[in-house]
Amino acid sequence: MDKTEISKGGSARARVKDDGKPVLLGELENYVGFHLRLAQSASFKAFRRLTGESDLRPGWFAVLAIIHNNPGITPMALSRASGRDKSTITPVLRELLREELVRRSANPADKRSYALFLTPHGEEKLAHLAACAAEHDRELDEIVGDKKQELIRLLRRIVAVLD
Amino acid sequence: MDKTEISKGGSARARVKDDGKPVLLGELENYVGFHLRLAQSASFKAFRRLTGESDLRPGWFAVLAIIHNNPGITPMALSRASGRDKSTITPVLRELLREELVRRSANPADKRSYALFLTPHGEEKLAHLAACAAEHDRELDEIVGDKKQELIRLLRRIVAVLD
DNA sequence: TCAAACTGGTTTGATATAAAACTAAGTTGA
DNA sequence: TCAACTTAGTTTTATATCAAACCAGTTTGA
Repeated sequence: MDKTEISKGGSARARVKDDGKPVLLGELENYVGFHLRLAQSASFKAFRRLTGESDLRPGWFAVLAIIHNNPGITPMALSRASGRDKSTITPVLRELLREELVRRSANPADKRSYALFLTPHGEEKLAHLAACAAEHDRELDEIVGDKKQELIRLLRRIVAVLD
Repeated sequence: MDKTEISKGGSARARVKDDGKPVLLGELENYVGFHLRLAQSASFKAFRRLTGESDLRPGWFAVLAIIHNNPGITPMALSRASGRDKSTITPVLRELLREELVRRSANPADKRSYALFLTPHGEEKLAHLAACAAEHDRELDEIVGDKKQELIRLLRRIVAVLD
């Protein structure tokens, strides 16, 4: 640490916040965006705890599930549906193709693009991830209780309006 | 031109999903975690649209606001309060110190740690960011309407239980 | 019909993040 | 008292992500 930058504040009333003490969040307390980030991060970490053991990355789940539900989908449509930039999808697909969880077939009608499908191996992996996701969602269900549909409705509206 | 109905010649009925067509999300549709990620991402992008013009990074806002509300807070407590790993806080603080938005003073009682404060310049920047945040939150308010407190309550519970 | 505009996908560059290893300082208990 | 443990902060390493630049193929309109 560069101690020279630390001012010797004789300020006797400089109170160092410590562990157990509640930290004041001020306006932050009422900002939806702030709590959205915290909740997303907590949910993501919890999901990773469930899948972390196997060779399955959390980012794969949405991609595999969407391809499963939309055989023949293109990378662009997949990018939009999964809410990730197209340039983020490229390396994910490269890995999924390399692991032979996904296959692609040329689209003669548009040579720039191609159609995506799960391989049988991919369907298996998806089944495993879906089990983790279901487990994870059960945890979330218990937390949000009967407000789940309302919560999802609100989140969906946020996406629809802001995105 | 509606290309979506174009299915490739001969081969099976591989259907290429395209633009306007709804993509089937299947189980994903009812997963809180999935919608949390989409909403967080949309909210973050919207916030960045508001701050992007100036030299203010979105990640700074929570940090500056928390220091403002808790003068003398330590990096560790800040890390916990802002929901980011301590190793993520280090470079943020380095930058804020470099820009002289934040100053730190040694804590004689524990030489490992130090106390953080906003400089007058930091208070100014925070005011600007707070204006963006308030603007952003107004957008969110309109979207969630009178369900805001309920939404925040649910998000907070997700964090409390899962984190 | 063909040049210009557009679109799907990849590459590159920048930022944000966490986890683990590490250093230095503080705490504890026999 | 001092060795073992714990904690605060930094560094290193690995991902995830987006945006912009780019390329190749497609569509448009004069």
